[in-house]
Parts: sequence; C-alpha cells; structure tokens
Amino acid sequence: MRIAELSRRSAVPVATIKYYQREGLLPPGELTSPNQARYDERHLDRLRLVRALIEVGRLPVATVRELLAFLDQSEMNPHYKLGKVLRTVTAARSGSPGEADEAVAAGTKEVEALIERRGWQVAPGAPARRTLAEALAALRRVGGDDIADLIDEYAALAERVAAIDLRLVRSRATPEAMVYGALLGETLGDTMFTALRWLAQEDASARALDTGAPRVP
Amino acid sequence: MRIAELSRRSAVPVATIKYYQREGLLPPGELTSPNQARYDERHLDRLRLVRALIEVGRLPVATVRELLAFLDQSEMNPHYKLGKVLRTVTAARSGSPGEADEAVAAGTKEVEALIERRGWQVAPGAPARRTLAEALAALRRVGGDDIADLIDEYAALAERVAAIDLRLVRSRATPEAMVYGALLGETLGDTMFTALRWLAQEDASARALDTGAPRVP
DNA sequence: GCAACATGGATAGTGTAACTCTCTAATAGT
DNA sequence: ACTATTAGAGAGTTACACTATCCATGTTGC
Repeated sequence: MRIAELSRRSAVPVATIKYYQREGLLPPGELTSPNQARYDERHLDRLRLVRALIEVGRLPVATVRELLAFLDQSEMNPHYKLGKVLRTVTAARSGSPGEADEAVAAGTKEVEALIERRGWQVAPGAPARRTLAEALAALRRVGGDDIADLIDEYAALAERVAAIDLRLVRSRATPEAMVYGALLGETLGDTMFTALRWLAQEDASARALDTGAPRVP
Repeated sequence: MRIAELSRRSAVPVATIKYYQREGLLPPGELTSPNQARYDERHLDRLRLVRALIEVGRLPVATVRELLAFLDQSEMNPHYKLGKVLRTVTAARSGSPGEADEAVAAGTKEVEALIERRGWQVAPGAPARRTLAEALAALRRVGGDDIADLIDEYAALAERVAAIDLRLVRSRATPEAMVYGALLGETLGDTMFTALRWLAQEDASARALDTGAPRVP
C-alpha cells in the first residue's frame, strides 16, 4: 500500500507518519523508485503499536523509540531484554527526579524496609524505588500519613496484580511474545488497571458516602 | 516570612512562586506596602500541596487550579465536591479523547457489560469509562487480547484497592478532610500504587522468569 | 499523452505547557 | 546612605509533538 492508505487505515496523518519515520519509530517503506515507497501490514502493525504506546500508554516518543529498538534486537537475550523494557518504561513514567531532601531519604528507608518485609527481589537501581520513595515523602509532607501508613495493604494487592500479569506473560508461546506481552502489560495494562480503579472508587464513594452518582454539571 | 524564605523552605524558585500566584494556585501574600508582602505557614502548606500534585501526581497546572478552587469553596456540599474532585482528576489523567472507531465502540460495550456484571454505580459520563474503553480497544488492536480478557480479575482487585481507599477517607474526621483525603488518594496514592505494582512485577519476573535482578548497564 | 494529483525527503513553522528572565519603582535592613 | 530584596507585569525560553511548505519526481484518469 502507499502512504495515503497507511494513513487512512491507521487514522494517523501522513505528516505524522513521516515524522515517526524521521524519529526512527517506523521503518521506511520499500522504495520502488526515488520518490515512491510501498508499505505492508507490518508497517501498519507497528504504527498501531506506536500510537497505542503514545496515546494510551502515555509514553514520550523518545521512549517508544528506545523500546522498539530493544524489541527489534533479535540477538539480545530475552530475559535481559525484558529487564530493559521494564526499566525503560518505569523510568519514563516516573517524573524527573526531584531533589533528595530528608523526607525523600526517609521514604527511601521505608521502601527498603517494605521490600525486605515482603522478600521482593528488586534491583538496587530500579526507578520504581525512587518513585515510591518520593510518593511517600510527598504524602507525609501534605498530611497524607494515613495513606502512606497503609502501604503494606496496597503492596499485598499490587503483588496479586503482578501475579496476574506474570501468568499472562508466561502463557505466551515464545520468549519474544513474552517480552511483547510484558510491554503491553506495563503500559496499556497499567492504563487499564488505573481506569478500573477509578471506576471502583467512584462506585465505592457513591455507595458508601451517599454522593449519588456524580452528576455531569 | 518573605518570599525568599518561602522559596527556600519549599525548594521552589521565587520566579516559580510568582508564576503560581499569577496562575491562581497560590493566594497573594499579605501586603504590608506596595511592594512588600508577608507569607505564613498556610502559604507554605499550599505550595507543598501544589508541588506534590504537579510533580508526584503529574497533574497539569490548570487542573491543580481547578481542584484548589473546589477545595477552597466552603459553601459547596462536600459530597458534591468529592464527585467534582474525582471527575476532575480522572479527566486530567485520561488522555485527550482519541477518535471513536468501531474498536472503541466495542470497548465501550465491554466496559458497560463489566460495570453491569459487578453492579458498579458509575455515572454515565465518567471519564474513566472512556479511558478504559480506549485501553481495551488499543489492547485488542495490538495483539493484547489475552490481557483484555482478564479484565474481570483485574476489576476484582481494583475493587479491593478502592475499598482500602474508602476506609481511609471515611476514617477522616470532617467532610473537608475526607475530600482532601480523596484527592490525595487519587493522585499521590495512585502514583504510590503504580510504583508498588512495578516493584511487584519486577519481583515476579525475577523470580519466575529467572531474569535475575535486572542489571544496571 | 498529458494534466491533475500523490509521494519522498528535507526544512521550517506552530501550538502548548511550564516555567524563567528582565525591568521598574519602591522599600527593608544596616 | 547604600546595598539587597521585593511586587508586579511582560517578555523570553525550553521541550515536545506534531504540522505545513517545498520541490523534484511519479502515478493515474481520461
């Protein structure tokens, strides 16, 4: 197919497709002449993945490029690749590191204690450690200690969510499919779970606090 | 205190404080002369909250302004206020609406069926509905049907997370404190839970897929 | 065969968000 | 007196994700 059809089928403007190609998110089409190229289903699949990661998964373009580069590396050990993918996604979805005052230091200690308590195996440099430490520090700074104190209960549920994720990943046939599944789980799956939590929260509020269903103003 | 001290104690640059004042996130100080103002602890608390919502909760400045305006409205019914807060936060954290093709329409149907199955009370226009529908549609477009098919299991856990959130909110003394707690839970608490999920995922991968702890390259 | 439209590739421009800088006149502290 | 600081307003900056314009070539409908 030509670029116009690729654009129509993916609902992505031609200019944007060209932009993604420049940025290395989408391989060039097969040139049939100096200014004509042909695209196939693989381009369409890739484009759909890119849009899903950017729009639904809210990943920056630069991160998507990194992730796709990993996926395309067939000579990399899949287990190593999986670690890279997890780390890249979490690093991108964490904010930029705030400054480390004593509140964050205390949060870091809390995180270490939690990991110890639950016997989790987590790399020392995992971005999620810092994200969690900063979230705890922020909660304690603004009067949300009661929330921070329930971290063990939340952790127990997070573990069960991760167990579902893992079961999914393992059910996939090849190591490559497992890595791909882990990527989807950590980006789109995360968005999905967050939305489910919002719905459940709204239900809980409506039910218990008698707000009624929040009205559209 | 003067603005320099406010800046030092909050670790927010003076120029940024002035920007937040212009944007209506922070009330002006008490003017003691045409070009001198005094700030107190309430300003510091507010500033800390603003930074936490922006940096840790990843909310846009415009959304924070909206939320603070609700919190400051003392004459608004707290239950209504709570609904407004939930809706405002979820709307901000959802992406901008993508176009509604037939995949999203199918996702919407799935979401409605799920809400029905679980007996959830959710307003028809809740932003989370669309977010979830788009996440499902995206998953199915990129080969993540297996993930989308587990939505009921995820929903059951989301319900339990929401139950913890609710218990917290109810344990607060006044209606105003409850609304404030709900805000913290839905922003900072969400960041906290997501980070916990990442840690649990890394543990699960390390344990079951034998990746070893992912190394820092 | 040829006019109208489409394409690849390069470059430049746009819009938004969140700051950050500069300036002025007027204090505050010493 | 003199240096540093401040309020308030406006302009400038940076990062990001597109979006638009060109031009030389191709393709296509008639």
